[in-house]
Amino acid sequence: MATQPASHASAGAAPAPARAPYARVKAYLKQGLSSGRWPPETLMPSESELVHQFGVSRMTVTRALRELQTEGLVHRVQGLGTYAAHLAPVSSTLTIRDLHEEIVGRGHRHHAEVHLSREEPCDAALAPKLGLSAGDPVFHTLIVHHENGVPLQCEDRFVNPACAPDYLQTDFTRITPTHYLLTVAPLWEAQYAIEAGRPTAQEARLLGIARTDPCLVIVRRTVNHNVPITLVRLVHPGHSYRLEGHFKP
Amino acid sequence: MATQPASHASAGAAPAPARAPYARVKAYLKQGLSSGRWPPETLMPSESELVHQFGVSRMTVTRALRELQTEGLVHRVQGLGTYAAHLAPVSSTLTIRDLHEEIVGRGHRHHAEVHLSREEPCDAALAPKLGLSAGDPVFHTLIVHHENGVPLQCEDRFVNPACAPDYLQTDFTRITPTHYLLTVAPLWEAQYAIEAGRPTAQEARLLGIARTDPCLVIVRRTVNHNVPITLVRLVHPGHSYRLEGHFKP
DNA sequence: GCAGTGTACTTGCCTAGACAAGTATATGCA
DNA sequence: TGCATATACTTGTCTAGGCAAGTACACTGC
Repeated sequence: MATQPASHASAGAAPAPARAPYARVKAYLKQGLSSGRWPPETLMPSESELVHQFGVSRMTVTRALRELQTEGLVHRVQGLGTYAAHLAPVSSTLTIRDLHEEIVGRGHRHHAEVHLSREEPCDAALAPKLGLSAGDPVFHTLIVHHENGVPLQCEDRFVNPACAPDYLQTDFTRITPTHYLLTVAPLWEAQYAIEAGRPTAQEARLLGIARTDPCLVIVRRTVNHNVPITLVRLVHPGHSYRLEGHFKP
Repeated sequence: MATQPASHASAGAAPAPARAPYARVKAYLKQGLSSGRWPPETLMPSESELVHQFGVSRMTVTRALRELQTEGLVHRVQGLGTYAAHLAPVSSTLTIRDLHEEIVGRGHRHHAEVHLSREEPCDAALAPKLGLSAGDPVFHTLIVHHENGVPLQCEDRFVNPACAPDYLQTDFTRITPTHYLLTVAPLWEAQYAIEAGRPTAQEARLLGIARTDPCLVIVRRTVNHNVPITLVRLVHPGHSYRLEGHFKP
C-alpha cells in the first residue's frame, strides 16, 4: 500500500494539522500528559492501541513514544507498558557556551586581557584533579573577559600539557581557551559546580569590584576519554552576569 | 530474510559487542567525532554509505543519526548530508529537582518552616508576570527549607489562584509547593535565571546569615499553556548550596 | 554568457511485517 | 495447596522496501 503523507486537506489557517503523523501522535500524548489525563505512574495507551487509533504503522507510534521517553515524559517497561513519568522532570538544558560567542551573539564587543600565561609546577592539591603528580609541569592562564569594556568574567585555568602541548602558543586575545581546547578535543565530559561566593583579592582587583561583592562561581573539570584536560574557575560579578535558561517540554 | 540480532558470539568479557546494531553505528560515529576524524562542519558519511559499511538497513542507520542529532552532535540538512556539529555543544542537563527529593535522596532530613501562607492583593510590578491585574488576589507563601536542621533555601513564591485554587490548603510542612503544583499541572514551561546576589534583610534573618553573605539566587517563572502558574525566588546561602552537574556526550 | 532543465544524491518520513524478550495471569498437574 | 507451564500482552529492535522534498551540478538551448 502506498504512503499518503501530509494531505494538507482543506483547512486554511489551521497551524497544526500539517504535522507529520509521528508528530501528531506525540502531540496527542503530550497534550494528554499536560492536561492530567494520565497522572504520573498511570498506564498509558499501548503501541497497538495507538496504531489502531491513529491508523498508522507501529514504527510511527514507536518513534513518538521513544522521543517522549528521551524527553523524560514517560518511562517504558518491556512487558508492562508505557507509564506517565513519576514527576515532570524539571530538567533544563543549561548551555555553557563559549563566552566569546555569547557576547558577540548579543551584538556586543568582546575583549580579553591576558594576565598570566605560563608553565608552572603543579600544586599538590591540583595534581590529582588533572591526573598529574605534584611538581609536574602544568599550564596556567588567567584571563579577564570584558563585554563592551566592562569586566565580565575572570577565567583561572589549568591545562594538562599532555592534552594540549601548544596551548600556551595560542593568542588568547583572539581565541578563547574554550575555543582552542574544543579544537584539540572536540568532545568531552565535564563536571561542573555553580555556587555563589566571594572573589579572591586578585579576582576582585581584576574585575574591579569589592571583595564583599557576591560572585557567581563556576568550577568546571573537563575530561576526554578518562584523561583530564582542564580545570577552570570562572568568576562573574553577581550584578552583571546571570545564567538564563528556558525549559520547554 | 530473518533478523539475526545480538549473536553474542564467543568473546567472554568483551563489554561492548553485545550492543544493538543501531547502537554500534552510533558509537562508531561518536568515536569518530570524539577523535577528531570529522572536524566541525565536515561532511560525515551518508546514510547509504553507513548502510553498506555496517550491513544494516537504512532505518537502523537513520535512528543512530537522529539520536546524534537530538544530542546536538551533528546537524543534518535534507539534500546535503550530515555534518559534524559546529562546536561540541557544551550543554548540560541542569536538573532542578524538588528540594525535598534532593535532600531525602542524600539520606538527610528535610524540614520546612512556613513563615507566610496567605492571599494578598497583587502588586503592580508582579501582576504582568502572572497574567493578572494589579489588586487581583494572589497566593503568597514564604517557606524556609532545612536540611538536617540547617537552613538551606528560602522560597518566596507567588501563585496564580486560577491555576491552583486549593494551593493555600496544602500543608507545606509535608508537601513542597513544587510537588503540589506538579500534581495540579504536571507539565509546564519554565524560564529561570541563576545569579549571585545578596539576601534581603528578611531572607538573611530567616536563613541565619549576614546580609553581606553571597547567595545563589534562582528566579523561576512557570507557565502552562501560556497561563502563568507561579513565580518563585529561591535564595540559597552560597556556602552551603551549589548546583552540580555532569555532562557526558 | 546565461537561464532553464534533468539527474543524481541527500535526508525526512512512512508501511507492513518479523523475531526477541520481559511481565503477568490463567491453567493444569501433583 | 503449591508449583510448573502455557498464553497473551507488552516493549525493543530490525528488515526491505517506498515516496517526497531539498540541494548541487552538469547539460542543454538560446
